[in-house]
Amino acid sequence: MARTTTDGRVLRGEETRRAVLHRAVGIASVEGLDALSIGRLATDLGLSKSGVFAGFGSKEELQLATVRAARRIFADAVVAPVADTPPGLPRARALCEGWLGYSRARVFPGGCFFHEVTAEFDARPGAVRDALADCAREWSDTIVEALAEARTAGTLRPDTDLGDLAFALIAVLEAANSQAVLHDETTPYERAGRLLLRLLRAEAADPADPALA
Amino acid sequence: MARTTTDGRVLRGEETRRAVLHRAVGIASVEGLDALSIGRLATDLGLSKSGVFAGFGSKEELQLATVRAARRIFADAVVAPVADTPPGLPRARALCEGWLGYSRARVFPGGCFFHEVTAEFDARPGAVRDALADCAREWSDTIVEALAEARTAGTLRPDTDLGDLAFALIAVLEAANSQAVLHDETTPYERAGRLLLRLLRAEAADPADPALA
DNA sequence: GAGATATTAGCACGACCGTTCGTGCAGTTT
DNA sequence: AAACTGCACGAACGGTCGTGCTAATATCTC
Repeated sequence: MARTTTDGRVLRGEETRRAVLHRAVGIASVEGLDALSIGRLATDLGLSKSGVFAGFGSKEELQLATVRAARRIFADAVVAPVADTPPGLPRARALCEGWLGYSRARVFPGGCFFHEVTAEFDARPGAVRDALADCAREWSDTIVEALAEARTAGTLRPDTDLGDLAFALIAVLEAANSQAVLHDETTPYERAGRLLLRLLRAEAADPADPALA
Repeated sequence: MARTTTDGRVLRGEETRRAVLHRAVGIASVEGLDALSIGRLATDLGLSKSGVFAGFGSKEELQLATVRAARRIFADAVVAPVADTPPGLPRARALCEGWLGYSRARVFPGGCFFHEVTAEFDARPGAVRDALADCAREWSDTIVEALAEARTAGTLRPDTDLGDLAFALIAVLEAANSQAVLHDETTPYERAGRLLLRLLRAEAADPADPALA
């Protein structure tokens, strides 16, 4: 009946699983999920290949676990911090700027994990793609939700197309990450910051809304 | 003196090289440049592994040749057609909408070749990344150039930041491709079409410019 | 024709891949 | 103390990878 007796064995197992996944998200954010090899993870972490394998059961399960781990890291880095920010426009803005900070800080060494990995799998049917599509929808919904709160609060114009606006915001974020990583420069982040505010102001009920100062 | 004597031997070689690259860009646009394997290309095309290998000399050279081939295809599909369109705002718009058509038509089976492959290599130093960075700059410059013509022609506001505007346009294009491929739907293209016009109108000297009808 | 040249094939190599198996060891239960 | 459970190990499996060789086969030059 859900005994939470700290079994030292399974505890140790979870520990190595965590270590493997930590390394895995790092590798995948730079080289992709295909570049994840069980042998490489094993030698990198001083484990045996079969030990790593046993912890996941298959390569695909390792990839899926890596996606889940990345999703957790992303949620902690970007979504969770805005809980303090008031709902509506301020929260929407905080989400976007938090995302830029997340990319800028290289929470994942290769920039946004999902940018790398989604591009890799978006045209390949399978469980990995489905999981990534869910993550993308989840993030998009988070933005739309904040925008919806802003609209019902009257800080966004009532005729605003929330889907279009969220799409535009996400487009700017992803482009900033992509170009910043590719050309190894920070100007894209500055462009993105300006454009973000511009897009929000264009849809704000009051263009001089202090939330968009 | 650049004799173009049609040597049947080298001609035949170029032919198979073309066939290999045609297949290669298709594979790479779906699964990435890392998924290009010489043996796979050989069996797919009914050639010998060493035959394919000999035509390129190394895996990296095959990857670079694949990028060059994709660049050519992209230029033919997107850039070349706008030669008929008058410079300035009409051409900028035509470039963007041509790009959307290129993604929509799946000129590359996995959507935009460069989206897939750039995400794969943007955090990995090397010749492939450099080549891709050049392609990205080239495309960005193409847009900026069209916008610059528009500004000097007076159809864009003189204080328009061309870099920011080009960045926003490209962001919308890439996001449309990315989401359309990932979720297998076409609404992103419609969103992108609307947003494109909106971004251009916001910077147009005359918001009712017939070029943005 | 002969001979030079360029493209392709055949074959072998060492390395790494994901996966399976049998085994040993540490912790839990009885 | 004995029986059981779960993690990690080392060795080995069949495959595929990129990359070298050497031959065979077209095509061009003379």
